[in-house]
Amino acid sequence: MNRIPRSPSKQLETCTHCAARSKCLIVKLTQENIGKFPAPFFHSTKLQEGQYLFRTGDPLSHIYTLKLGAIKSEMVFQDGIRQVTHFSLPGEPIGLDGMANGHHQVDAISLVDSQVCSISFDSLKKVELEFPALLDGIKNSLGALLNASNIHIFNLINLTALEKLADFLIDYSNRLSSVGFDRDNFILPMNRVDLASYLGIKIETLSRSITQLEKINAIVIQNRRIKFLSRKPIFEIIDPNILREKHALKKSETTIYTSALEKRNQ
Amino acid sequence: MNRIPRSPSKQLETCTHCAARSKCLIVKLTQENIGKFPAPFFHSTKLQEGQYLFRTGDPLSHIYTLKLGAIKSEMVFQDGIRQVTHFSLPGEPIGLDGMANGHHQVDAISLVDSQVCSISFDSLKKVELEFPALLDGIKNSLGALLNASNIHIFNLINLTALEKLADFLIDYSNRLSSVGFDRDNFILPMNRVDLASYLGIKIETLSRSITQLEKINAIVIQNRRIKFLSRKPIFEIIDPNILREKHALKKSETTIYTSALEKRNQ
DNA sequence: CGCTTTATTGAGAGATATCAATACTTGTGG
DNA sequence: CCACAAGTATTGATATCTCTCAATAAAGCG
Repeated sequence: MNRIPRSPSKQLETCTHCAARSKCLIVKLTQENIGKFPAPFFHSTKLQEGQYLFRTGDPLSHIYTLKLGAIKSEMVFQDGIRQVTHFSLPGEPIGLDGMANGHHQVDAISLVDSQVCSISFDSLKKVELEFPALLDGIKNSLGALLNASNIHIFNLINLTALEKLADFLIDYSNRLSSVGFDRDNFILPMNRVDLASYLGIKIETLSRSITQLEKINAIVIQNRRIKFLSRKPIFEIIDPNILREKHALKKSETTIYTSALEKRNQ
Repeated sequence: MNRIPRSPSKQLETCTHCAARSKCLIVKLTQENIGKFPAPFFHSTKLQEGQYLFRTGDPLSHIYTLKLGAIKSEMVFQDGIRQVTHFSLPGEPIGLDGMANGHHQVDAISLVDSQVCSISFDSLKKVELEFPALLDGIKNSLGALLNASNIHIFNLINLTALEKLADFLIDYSNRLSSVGFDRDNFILPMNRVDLASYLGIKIETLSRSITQLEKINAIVIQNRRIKFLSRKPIFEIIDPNILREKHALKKSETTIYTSALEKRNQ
């Protein structure tokens, strides 16, 4: 990893003009404070497609914000089974999985040529008490990741393959547009294996779900390029009201099972 | 919620003798520092079975450590579908899901009569800069929850119903014994509906899996009481080597699919 | 003890996985 | 620039697991 030291003013300029700033850890810092950081504080790093940002077990040396590109996080087990747990897009923090014990718990691998902004964990430790807004940024990001994980758990359990794909595409498209990209026409950075792993389905099932979305004229997909033709049929697939009908029996069942306690304490 | 103000010395005594201390947020604080906290800092609260500690959308007013009992966290969706995402045991932090945006993202409901230790978020804000060890505790806990979530995701995707149950029982038993309870004979705090929700299976499937574990003489279960007869057959169910054989094809497939990139960058 | 709630068991349906064949893509060397 | 091979993606037929529906049994509570 090549580190490019920057002077404070350069630092300020870099951050001010960074497209990812609105979602970066430093979002709550004033411009003035950003300028105050010691010179070699943020490092900009380029990653080639397929390159590792860090590996499972590596000590937590930096935390990162993705500036450009896409990075997958995957857990690796002793027997080589891998599980994709997250896809990061520009503006999103990477490396916070190391917070628990100082060692990374996942592999972070660049899916395309990417650019990350890295903050040395040591320097962070030194200045975090001086700039509480930085700390808030970290805590918020950790909390957001945790909540995203919980949503993912819900989707894995409660959605069908088609619903998972529909939900993923809408979510992905929204995240893209929130950092200024076209939400109706984009190229997925990951292959089918990674996407299927993330969605908890097999690649063949993913393929069939993609074909289904094409048949209802929701999207056109050629390889990794996605074009939305109409969001309406997709929203119908993931519409909570329709999902509820599907789960109607389950819901009443749950209600019966828990009604006693709820009545008692409400 | 009734709050019991305590004098500093009382506070110190309480924490020193707390069984959950080794896993509490204050674990890294010296005894001396614990004694320094302003008087009404930690509050001890009792929760009846079925009582809510907080609800989705509530502002993050406190963060908690469970002292005694068990609490479930579940996401609630507009249509009433609920998804259990976590079971907390003594010593474990609760409420950190509110860190992302200051509002809780889950319901926290006591499964049995419980006792929690609560720290007002405002007081925390006031003293966290003075006691950085507290901050570390929060960051570590958030990180640990995130990692636990990822493991859960892996299990949901890759394990069968029987494997999920076996894994859950071993994990639960280990967590119990780490806070001093009998690991071979205990009462589950949750009903079948909650456990099935957490494991991502239906209650009928859970029931059948329980019966299977009984048939191989691994456990005896009557309602919520679990007795381990032998861990060996359970460990065989979740043995990574055996799991790998099961996933052998998948693994080689994945290897083929990603080998190009990995070779290129290693 | 009887009623309500919760848990188990059985039979059949449904969704996804698996196995197998085929098609498409990409990069390389002639 | 084409041809070929390796890698990646799609499609089809069948197997497997879990879900669903339905009935029964056990537990909790007044």
